[in-house]
Amino acid sequence: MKIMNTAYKFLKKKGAETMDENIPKYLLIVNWVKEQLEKNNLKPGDKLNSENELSSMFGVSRQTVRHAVSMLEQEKILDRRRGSGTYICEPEVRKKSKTMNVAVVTTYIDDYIFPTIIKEIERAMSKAGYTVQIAFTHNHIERESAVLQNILDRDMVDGIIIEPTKSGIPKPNLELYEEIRRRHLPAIFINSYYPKIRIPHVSLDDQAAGYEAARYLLEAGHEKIAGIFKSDDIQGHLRYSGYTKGLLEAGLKIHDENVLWIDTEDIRNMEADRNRILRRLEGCTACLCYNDEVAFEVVKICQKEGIRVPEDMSVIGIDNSDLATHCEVPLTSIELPAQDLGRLAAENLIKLMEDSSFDAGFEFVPKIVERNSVKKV
Amino acid sequence: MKIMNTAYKFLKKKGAETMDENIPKYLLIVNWVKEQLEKNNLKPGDKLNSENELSSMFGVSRQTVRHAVSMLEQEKILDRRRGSGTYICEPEVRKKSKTMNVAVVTTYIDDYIFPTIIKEIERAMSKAGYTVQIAFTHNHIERESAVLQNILDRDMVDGIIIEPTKSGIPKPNLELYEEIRRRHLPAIFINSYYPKIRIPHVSLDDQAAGYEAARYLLEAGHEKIAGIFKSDDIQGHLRYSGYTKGLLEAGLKIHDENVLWIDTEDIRNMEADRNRILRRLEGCTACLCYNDEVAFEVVKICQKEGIRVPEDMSVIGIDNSDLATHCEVPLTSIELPAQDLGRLAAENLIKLMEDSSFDAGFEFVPKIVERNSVKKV
DNA sequence: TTCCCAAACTTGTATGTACATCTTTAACCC
DNA sequence: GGGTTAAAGATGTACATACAAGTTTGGGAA
Repeated sequence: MKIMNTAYKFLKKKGAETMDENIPKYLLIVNWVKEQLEKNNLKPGDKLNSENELSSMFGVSRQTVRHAVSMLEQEKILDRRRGSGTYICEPEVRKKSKTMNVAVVTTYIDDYIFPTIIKEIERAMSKAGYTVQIAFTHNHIERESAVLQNILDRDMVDGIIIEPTKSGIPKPNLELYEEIRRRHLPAIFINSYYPKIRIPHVSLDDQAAGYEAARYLLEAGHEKIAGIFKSDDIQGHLRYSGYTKGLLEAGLKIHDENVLWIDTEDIRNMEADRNRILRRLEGCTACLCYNDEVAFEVVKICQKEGIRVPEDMSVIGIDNSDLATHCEVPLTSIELPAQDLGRLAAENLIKLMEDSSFDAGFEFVPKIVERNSVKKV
Repeated sequence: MKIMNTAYKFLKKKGAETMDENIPKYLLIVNWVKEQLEKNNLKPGDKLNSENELSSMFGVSRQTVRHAVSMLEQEKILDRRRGSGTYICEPEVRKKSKTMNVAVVTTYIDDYIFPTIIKEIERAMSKAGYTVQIAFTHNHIERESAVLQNILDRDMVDGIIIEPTKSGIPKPNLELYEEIRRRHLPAIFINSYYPKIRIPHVSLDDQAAGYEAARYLLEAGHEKIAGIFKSDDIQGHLRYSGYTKGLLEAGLKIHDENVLWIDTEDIRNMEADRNRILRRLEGCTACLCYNDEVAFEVVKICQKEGIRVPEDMSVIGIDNSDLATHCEVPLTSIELPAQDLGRLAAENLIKLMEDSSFDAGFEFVPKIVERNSVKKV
């Protein structure tokens, strides 16, 4: 049976948690210091007891204390200053001394507005001395989990800009977002966001965008307005809610048979869904599309069917992307200021990293961009 | 005067470089081990002399040896195994324990083929467990310098994929590329490259691309073929050289008045240069364009001028980007397989990082994609 | 030959001492 | 009050010793 010596007695008195008598004395001291830090008995900048004091406190030799302290110094928890004393490192030095690296996680990159957003983020970040690390989820939940887990595991970034994947449907991995918050890792959502999670977002005011698009069609004299929305992200829900708000305000009813919900997979091959789409457009004079990509496809489908745009069918998109100008019938659209969005997301994240109390949230007010895809009746 | 003790004598005998008698003994041992490593007297996996041996070799106490060895252990140079001995770490563990991070430096991101390239790089890299850090030069030499300098300074990546900026004009900062080579930092050029610098490249065979485009026009019966090329990157030079090769082989002469050289800035606003462009096209029935972006603009300018494409003027592009299909007159073009290029660049860099002797270079054979912008006479 | 075990050797933990070197502080002088 | 200086006290280097605990190895038993 081992004799319980002074060091153990001391720890017992102080109420140490781990009382395995087989762990070496120097580790006991290491753990003791870490405990004091957690309990806030020691704060950054504080001076630790001198080696001789610790040595007599714990009833161990000064060499053993030195062993412990040198371990803690390696972990950047303590800072030894010759002649002066041993101090607790400042947290920014202690934690990870800032990597000056931020992660950007988006669903896509080759989709129309993403290159611009990413370009602006990179521009603003590199201007401020940060490097940008990217990852794409391809709008797959498992990918997003893997990417976020990887970022959290590696712990190499000072902040994150995330475009949530499939924000419109219930997700099993909200847990990871919570973990980001728990770690106080500065983060900003772009485009989508989760109302339940307290992470600020920079995005278009999507409800207002849907509303403005509806108002524009209504003011152009349309009354039978179809809508095509994306079901698996929250922008789709919000834009739909703006669409209904506009119609209801104008005293019109919402006809479910004129509303089509599609998801990420559907958008990839809308041509295949042409009959389903045409059915929903039946009897309508206008169609409010989730975005320009959808509008672009709707125009193509209509034209192949002999439905002229805008003479027989008015089409409006949202996002005001290049596609809107490249389309054979230039598309009237709602502007999503991708440049400003990227820049603001980056700038706000930078502020957030410097001052965690900064309110980094922002929503852009939608503006209509008129082109030739809507007929005024 | 200090007495020269055994440790110093030992080092003198062994021909140590630094003989400052004021540096502590444990540091002498640290330096000695590092020297042995540089001189290849010690190789990864080798067993170091035991602590007692070193202690008597240097004439110091075992504690002092332990101090030195523990420093080297911290630096991940040595690996202590209790009961067995102390060993030299394997290089991959020793060097920097791999950051599993690669840098991708391109000129643009929002230009047509870049999103695809970057997407594929990210896809392949993340599949292999790497994270991707991006930076854009906007085709500005100073930006490129700053970006590369930053990457080298931070030393946080295992490899680099670079699209050289303005590869067609003499550059002051080739020095940085040399530095990359000197550090044995795995790197791959994409799109452009410098023949003088021994860094492998993955790109289209641009000379062959120019040649194929010229052959296609020649076989379609054209003889007066104008050319518009980019002067500030090497692809422009190579594509031009393929163009001349094709014409000369067909027994035609190169008419300088039908060749237009433009640069990055010109491409931004080609509309402003319309008269200059139209002058070069005068008397020609076809125009070989540096890329689809240029071809797209040429088609627009021609149409505004009442020159029909392809009836009055055949136009051929290179890259086979989305623009080629979005153009009002779908463009015949030469395929640059952006997906394969990104994937191959990533995969080859991964191999290169694992085996520095791997030949990572690759050039794609150009293939023609026929659409409606060339008339067969 | 194969297996087991103890001896020999290795690193790990711990103590004690001594002196060097740097910083802080307080007493001192002007 | 301000500058100087020496003492006190902190960490840094270095030595010697002892025992603990894990690995390797070779000799002896089966």
